[in-house]
This record gives sequence, structure tokens and C-alpha cells, in this order.
Amino acid sequence: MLYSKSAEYAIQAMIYLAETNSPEPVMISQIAKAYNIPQQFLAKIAQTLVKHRLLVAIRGRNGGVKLARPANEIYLNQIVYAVDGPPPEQEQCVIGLDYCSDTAPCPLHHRWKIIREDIREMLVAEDLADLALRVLEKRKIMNEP
Amino acid sequence: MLYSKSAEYAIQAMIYLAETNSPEPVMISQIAKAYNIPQQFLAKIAQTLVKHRLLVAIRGRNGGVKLARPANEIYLNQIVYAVDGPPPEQEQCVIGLDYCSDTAPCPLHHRWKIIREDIREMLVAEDLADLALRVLEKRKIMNEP
DNA sequence: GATATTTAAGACTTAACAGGCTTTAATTAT
DNA sequence: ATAATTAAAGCCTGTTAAGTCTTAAATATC
Repeated sequence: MLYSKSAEYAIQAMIYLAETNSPEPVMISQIAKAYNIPQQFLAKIAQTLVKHRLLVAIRGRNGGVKLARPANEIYLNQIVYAVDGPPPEQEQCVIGLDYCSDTAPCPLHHRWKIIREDIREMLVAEDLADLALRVLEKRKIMNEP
Repeated sequence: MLYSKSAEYAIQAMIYLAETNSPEPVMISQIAKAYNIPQQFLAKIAQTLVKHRLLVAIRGRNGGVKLARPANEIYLNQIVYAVDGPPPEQEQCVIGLDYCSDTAPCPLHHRWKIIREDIREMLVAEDLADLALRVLEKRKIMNEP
């Protein structure tokens, strides 16, 4: 809906790294197992994240990946942008009209604009440290009977 | 974003029919030209809309398609549903977690729930008569110097 | 009834996404 | 040095969305 499956996996993996918060690198196989992500596929996604400097990779024994900077400095939109590519220069009309603007709006323009902005804000506002914390809370709830 | 390209074309075509508001059927080729939709592709989409009783098709000379009922009784979500298929039984978690609910929510759950509901409401609320009217207004604005 | 016109239907092509498999390169431990 | 381990990189496969092409069926006009 908001991003590709690859971006979804990327978010999960980054959250996992923020959760464990380990100074040592974490193996991709371990992340894949924890979130049930196809390992080879995640490996390729990780490469992209390394290239975009969201992850740092260490090869060889005791290798793995870790966050390239503190979790509270990494935001969802950065991850999505890195994996799915940059958002379109010009906003696309929601019903696909060639021309659609504030002054000559399509029927859904104003209503959609608000929603689109809400989505943008959500992805811009949420950082990995926050997300990891709330995932841990979720685990706590789920482990209670 | 909200629906497939096919559904987008379907919406455009249905709006066109609501705009012209003709008791006579309108040829698919004419609709395709008006909204710059690949004709054969639109023909196939139209078949789907006929099967879902949103359109009525008349074959042969002077044939074409027309709305199966008054424009103000056709809503966007019905079109999207017809073309893209029914929405999933269970809402998918926005970051792809296996289990995610109000009581054990993923980090984005509450925030996303509101947005998702806004989208649903938009598609449920807008009917073709309304949309056609606003498209006509748009045209008027665009034809002014 | 023959013909032209229009949708219906199905096979086919193309591109992108999701995922798998194998080899290479880097690094650590022995 | 050598072997083991781990990410990097490349190529291959399956699936789906998007779009094209061809033939069949229905219908109005002549």
C-alpha cells in the first residue's frame, strides 16, 4: 500500500537492529529468521541499505550489519526512499488525470491531499528508536497470557 | 497508490459516462480517446464492469456501454472492488507483522488505522454524479484564460 | 441475407517485483 | 598459509500487472 514488499522487509530489519541495539554486527541470517524474511532476498535489500548509508556491513567471520547511525536519527521515509527510490517529482493525480492542481483540481484532489499529507507526516515523524521501543512493548503484551 | 491502473481507468471511464449522461450507449473507443486510455485495455476493463453490473453493454452498430444505474447510485468503492477484487478479509499490518491488532499493535497501527479509515470513507462517500459535476467544473476552469 | 460495426473472449507480449541459486570477495580464527 | 564464515554480486525463475493482437459473437443497416 505505502511501499514495496522490499521496503517493508527493510523496515522490519532496521527495527530489529534498533531493538537489539548491539554494538556488534548482526548476521543477516539472524535478522531473516527473526522476522521470517527470505534470507537471500533480505541480503540484497541490505546491500541497498548499505549503499544508501543506512547500514554498515562487516564481512567475514563475526560479520553482519549494523545501523550506520543512532536509531533516533533514522526515519521511516529515509528507508522507504532508499529501497523504493525517490518519490515522483510531481504529485500524481489520484484518479490519473493529466493535469490536476489546487486551482483546477480533480474531484478527489482536496480530500486526497489531506490524506497524502498525513501519510507523508507519519513516515517523516517516526524514527527507529521509537519504533523499536513500541515493538518491544508489543512483544511484552503478546507474552502475557 | 489506492488502486490498480485498471481501476483508475475504470473510474475515469465511468466518470465520462456520468458526464455525458447520455441515454444512448457510448462507444468504448470514444471513452478511450477522451481520457487517453489504451482502447483494447479499456475494453477488457469494461467487460469486468459489465459482469459486476456497473455497466450495461450493447453490441453491434450504435452499440457501446452505459451506466447500469443512475450515477448517484454508483460509488467509487464499488468500482474499485469490481476491478481490483474484494479487499482482504483481515486488514494487513502496515509494516507486515504476522500478528497486529488494537490490543497488540505494531508501532504504526493506531496512526495508520486512522488514515486507512479516511481512505475508506473517501471511496465510500463519493458517487459518480458528484464526481462528474466536479470534473465539469474543472474543465470550465481550465478553459478560462 | 449480406455487410459493417461493436463488444466478448482468449492468446500473447512486456516489464516490474519477489525470490532463489551460485560464485566471488573480504575477513577472522586456526 | 589455510579453512571457515559472511556479505557482495550476478544470473536465473515464477508471478502479476499492464497492454496488444486476433478471432468470435451479437446487432443494426442496407
